[in-house]
Amino acid sequence: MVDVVLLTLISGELHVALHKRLNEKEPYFNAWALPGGEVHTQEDQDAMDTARRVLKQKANVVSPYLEQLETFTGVARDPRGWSASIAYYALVPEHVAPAASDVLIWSKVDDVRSLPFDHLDILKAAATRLRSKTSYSALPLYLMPPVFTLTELRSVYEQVLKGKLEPRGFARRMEELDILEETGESKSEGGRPARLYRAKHDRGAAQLGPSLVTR
Amino acid sequence: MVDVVLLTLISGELHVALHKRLNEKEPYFNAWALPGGEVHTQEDQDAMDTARRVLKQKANVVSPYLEQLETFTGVARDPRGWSASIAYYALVPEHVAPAASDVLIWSKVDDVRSLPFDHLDILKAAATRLRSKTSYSALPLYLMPPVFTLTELRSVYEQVLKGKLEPRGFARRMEELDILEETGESKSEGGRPARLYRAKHDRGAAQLGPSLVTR
DNA sequence: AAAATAGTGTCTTTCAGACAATATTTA
DNA sequence: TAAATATTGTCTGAAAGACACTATTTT
Repeated sequence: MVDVVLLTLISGELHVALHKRLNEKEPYFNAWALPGGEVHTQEDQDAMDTARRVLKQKANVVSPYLEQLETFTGVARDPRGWSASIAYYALVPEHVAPAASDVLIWSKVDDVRSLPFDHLDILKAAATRLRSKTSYSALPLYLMPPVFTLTELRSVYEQVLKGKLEPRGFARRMEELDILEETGESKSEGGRPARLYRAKHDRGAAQLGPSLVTR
Repeated sequence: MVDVVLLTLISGELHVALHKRLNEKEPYFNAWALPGGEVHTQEDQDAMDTARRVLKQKANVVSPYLEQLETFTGVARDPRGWSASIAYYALVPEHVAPAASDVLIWSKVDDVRSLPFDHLDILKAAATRLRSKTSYSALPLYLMPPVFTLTELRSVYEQVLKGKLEPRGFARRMEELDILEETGESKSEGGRPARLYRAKHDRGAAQLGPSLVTR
């Protein structure tokens, strides 16, 4: 089957979407788990299509970023016996994230203590991958609203990386990456107004050396 | 199913093991392909166990390094219809690599032009992963014989990365990584004898910043 | 001694880290 | 004008790159 770790940033903190196991019977009936589903070989060209369909059906969202994470297998992960789950992770900006409902909740990634099956391992793997890629790429752009200030982008990086970044170094690096475009607008937060940016279209592709993080 | 990219370095060049499809019927009967097999849920605890078993049965080797690569899925990859393959890659030193036989051959990775199914994609993904990890880790140690000189190790890095490395910088980096141990011995190649090293036991774990490659 | 290969010293350049200085707002 | 926030300048130190120099063999 395919499981999807859907991540977004809600008021500055990384959250994961959990879906209620209603259609699925035992085990873990009614528990909150990662949204997932079986491959429909008739409609899904490949497993990424399955992930897209799961996202659409269980979270009603079309994610701008979706990447295969890892495949989790074994006898131990499901009480019913040997199983395999091809895990994907998706990043969506807050304004695109579906609202919580009776079958969908958003949990702070760092607060999730236990999940059915090995879903906690899957979640941790997704968070680790996101953090790792964030340190040398522009991946967090997929978590941003359409326009944003450099300070806002920097604080998203800081959230994901769990550490402070030098404003100077961060600005330099974003400039090198050349993935931001000024809108011409600016917005004030009680001091000098900050310029507003939008992501260029080839955003996620951009990568650079490491060390966004202060040692 | 599980497919394994088994890599080794034969006289300085990266080679991949291909296995003859005899047991498998159509399609591609008798063709050379990546060794693979179905999961045996009774004997395999997880898919990595399957990969180990495939390596043992089809190449008669126990690999010191084995890592999940990616899962390849879809309708397009097998003429018989939708399928999934959890791909792994393994690194073995030349002295451990099984000899070629009527069901096993070693091909230069860069010379392989076509393979059954999407095995060429899988091979390319493995080579890319190896190259990428080599640029910031000690992964190539898994390709080395029990003892080796710094120059030999450097030339393995150069082979994998397809580029020259500065001897000075390379020596400095290996020192920082602190994964080599002098044997006390040395060996001469017609000039000053080179000190012999062996890998410390926590070898593959070591990682460092990028830029082993000269820009 | 010359040739070959290994190993080290060190200068230069680049870049990250730190932080100060300047700029542009609102209160 | 003071306070707040954004943005840029620039000093410093560490590490990468380049390359010459020293060391230890064989022929």
